[in-house]
Amino acid sequence: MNVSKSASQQGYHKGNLRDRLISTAETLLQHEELDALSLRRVAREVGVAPSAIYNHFSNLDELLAAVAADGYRQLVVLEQTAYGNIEDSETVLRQLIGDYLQFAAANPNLYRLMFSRRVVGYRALPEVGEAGDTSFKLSVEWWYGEGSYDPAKSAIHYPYALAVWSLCHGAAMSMLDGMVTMSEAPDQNVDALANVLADVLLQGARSVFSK
Amino acid sequence: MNVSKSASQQGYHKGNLRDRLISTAETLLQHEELDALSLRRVAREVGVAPSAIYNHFSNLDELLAAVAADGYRQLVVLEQTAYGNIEDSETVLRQLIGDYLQFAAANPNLYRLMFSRRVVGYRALPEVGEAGDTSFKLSVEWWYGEGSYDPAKSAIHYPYALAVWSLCHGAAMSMLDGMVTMSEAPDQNVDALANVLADVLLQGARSVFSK
DNA sequence: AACTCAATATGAACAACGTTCATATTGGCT
DNA sequence: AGCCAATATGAACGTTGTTCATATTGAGTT
Repeated sequence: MNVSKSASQQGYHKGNLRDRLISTAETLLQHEELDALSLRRVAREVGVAPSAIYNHFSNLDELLAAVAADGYRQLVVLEQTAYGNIEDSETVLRQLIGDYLQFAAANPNLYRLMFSRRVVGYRALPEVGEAGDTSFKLSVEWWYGEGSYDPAKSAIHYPYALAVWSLCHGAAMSMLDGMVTMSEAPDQNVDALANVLADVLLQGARSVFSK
Repeated sequence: MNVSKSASQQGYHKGNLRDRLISTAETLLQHEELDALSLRRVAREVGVAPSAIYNHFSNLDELLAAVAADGYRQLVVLEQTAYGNIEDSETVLRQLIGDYLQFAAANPNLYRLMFSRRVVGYRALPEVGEAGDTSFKLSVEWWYGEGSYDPAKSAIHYPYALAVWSLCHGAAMSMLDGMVTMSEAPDQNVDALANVLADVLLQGARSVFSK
């Protein structure tokens, strides 16, 4: 086993196809709807035969899951950066929710893929499904623990984390599908929405709005 | 224009195809995944040529939207029944959330269709998209107004209603996709989840769980 | 009671899709 | 230099949504 061995394991004929498939699929999602992301479309874009994909993924679902997993990783980075700022927990929560919504707004089709049944429901890859929700739950639990994440308290914090994620996900979906009326200045509106959600979580819905 | 005219407008050769298409599609959703609900599959089930559908719907999306609209109506009935009970607003909210989650749990594939991008995003039918979210928002606003629904306050209550719906929708999705660990007795678990969500909304997340 | 015509159903066709398989090509290792 | 596993190809199959020309139906008019 010399050094070149690991390189040969990733050996290929026309560039590292697996990575190129994932990245081009991700690029396509930036400009086209999720429906347009077909196996043949990706193959065409990369300049390879459709059947070549099956040397690296057993399925289209597996390719999509890999793309989604990449999105999960980006989300985890956002979260880690958010609570990397040592401030009061309220500020952290607001930034957490804000970053989450901004990510969804900036990558609508990737976000839809990440939480589509195709990826989440079938759990083709072990990292998918688990990673998708646990990443956010962990960060929330971390915040709730005021900086000290205690796995033992996980069961206690679980429903709270679920509520936080549900609120964010539902709002993100409403946003992406145009249910929320976003007048002008989308970034500003996203932040405003995030703060409303944080208010509800912090103080309860009832006290947030004047009776 | 005599009486039989309206009957002749709904005239058909092999039964009222439009209604039969919608109902069979809805029946199929009770036993099969959303992917399995293809245009040809519905046509096959009804016993009609695929192209016959285009005499009643211009699209597959339009047929799916009609099915979803039927789901919306069921949801509205649930909501109206919930706040038809004149009790304290907290009880109404708990029942509202509980019924919502129970509906999603009882009709997972129909629920997924109702809030799929295919139906919500494209808004093929006017009743779809609008009706889907406004129905729930209205009932929530009604509850918030303590029985007297005031359209003028709609703008004020809007973000609150959005938060409520987001919470329910996100939790429903987590539930359907197996993110929430449902041990045994699903009905009981759904109610427990609904109460947690209501707690969060009523008191704020922070005070709900012991620090 | 026969006729008419719009409404409705049919069947064949097309392009695009995911997937499979036999075949061809590549490039690192002995 | 040559072998062999890894990788890429192209053709094929079944399925999908959609279109179009054609056929059938049945209610309203004569």
